Amino acid sequence: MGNIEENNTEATILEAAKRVFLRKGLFGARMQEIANDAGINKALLHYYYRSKQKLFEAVFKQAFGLMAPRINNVLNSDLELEDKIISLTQNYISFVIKHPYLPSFVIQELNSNPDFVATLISEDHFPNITVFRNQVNQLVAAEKIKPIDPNQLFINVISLTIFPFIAAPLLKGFTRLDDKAYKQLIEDRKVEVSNFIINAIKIEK
Amino acid sequence: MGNIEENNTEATILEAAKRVFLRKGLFGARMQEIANDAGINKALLHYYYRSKQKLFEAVFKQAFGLMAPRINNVLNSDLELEDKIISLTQNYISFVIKHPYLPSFVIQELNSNPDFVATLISEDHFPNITVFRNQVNQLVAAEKIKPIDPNQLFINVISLTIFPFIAAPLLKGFTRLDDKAYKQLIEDRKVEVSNFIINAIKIEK
DNA sequence: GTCTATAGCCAGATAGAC
DNA sequence: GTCTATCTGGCTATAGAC
Repeated sequence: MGNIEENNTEATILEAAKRVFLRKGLFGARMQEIANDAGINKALLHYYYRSKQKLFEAVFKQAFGLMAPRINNVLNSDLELEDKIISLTQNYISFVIKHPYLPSFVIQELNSNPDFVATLISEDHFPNITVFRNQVNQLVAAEKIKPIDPNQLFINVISLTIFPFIAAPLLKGFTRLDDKAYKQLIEDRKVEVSNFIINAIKIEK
Repeated sequence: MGNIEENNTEATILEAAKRVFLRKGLFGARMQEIANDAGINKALLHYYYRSKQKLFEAVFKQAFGLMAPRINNVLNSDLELEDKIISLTQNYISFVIKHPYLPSFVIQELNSNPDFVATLISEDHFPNITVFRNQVNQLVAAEKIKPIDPNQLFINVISLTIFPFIAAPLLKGFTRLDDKAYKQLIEDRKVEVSNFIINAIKIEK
């Protein structure tokens, strides 16, 4: 017990494929590399997943399934707006620290295949911002927060949360921070980002 | 006059390569497609640029050269912080509207080749945030703006500016906006983003 | 289910005529 | 400088033994 080693080839392949596809993308990845990483034979990849494309789709689906519901749950919770923003940013940054390649993988793939978004929308757990939108509009109408378009606010939240992971090498260059210092900066963003957003919209008494 | 048609094969190739690489990436792009797009023979690509890799590097260098100095000039101007933020966001969003594929191209490439950033830093026009950093620190010390780490503020500015372009398909999905409405939302960000940032840091009287 | 060996294809690169 | 034709290597995918 304790060492629940999944001795399932199919799952082993998927894990290896995730590691390789996330770093190299669909075209950059090599089936041989995935096989090596999984410690199994290349032919088995096709035995279980038929083609590279299908294997990739399995990886993408799982990756997206990890990211999206996490946003959706918070968006539709009954938290007040301020707590919702704190929860979104803190939880999401913590999550992405553990899976740093996920966002750019998902975003890259959607860029080269934009029509796929339509398929995703129709599935469960695809983030729905209706509740969030109403919440923001009500607070604006009641003059509890500064006027802002809910879509813009939502995009700001997501941008501030995710972009520092996607553009890490570039931002490390701009700030001249080494890996360790940048990691600390990201860590700090767990609280910095929500503070920043709340400062931007709250009305001072 | 007026129709300065560059009848230069080398430049024609670079333009075509830019169009294809920006949309497909290094591995997704096909030399044949670039040749077709340029209206010339595939062998000529190799005649002028030796290899796909070298052609790609030429494209990347030009793309990065378009983006980076634009940030750097504003960062090192003698504008006050507030105007600097307005200038950065407005000008940059306007610029990227005209070149929507540039940011994700540059960022994707740097992700798959992070060590390349070191080379870029040593070149001219690579953004240097020293002036910006001092400016922020002084204003914080003088209690003219709320306390914030200059690196965090800089990253916030860049995130809010660039991310909506990189993640356009995803964000269109989240907000359920069609192309036209999303375009308008981006247009609005020319003023929305700087307002948001300035609200976040300014001290109310 | 797992392996070895290989088919088949496609894309980058080059040779050589003009 | 520009073209056609072709080579070469590498990669996905499969056939077939165990």
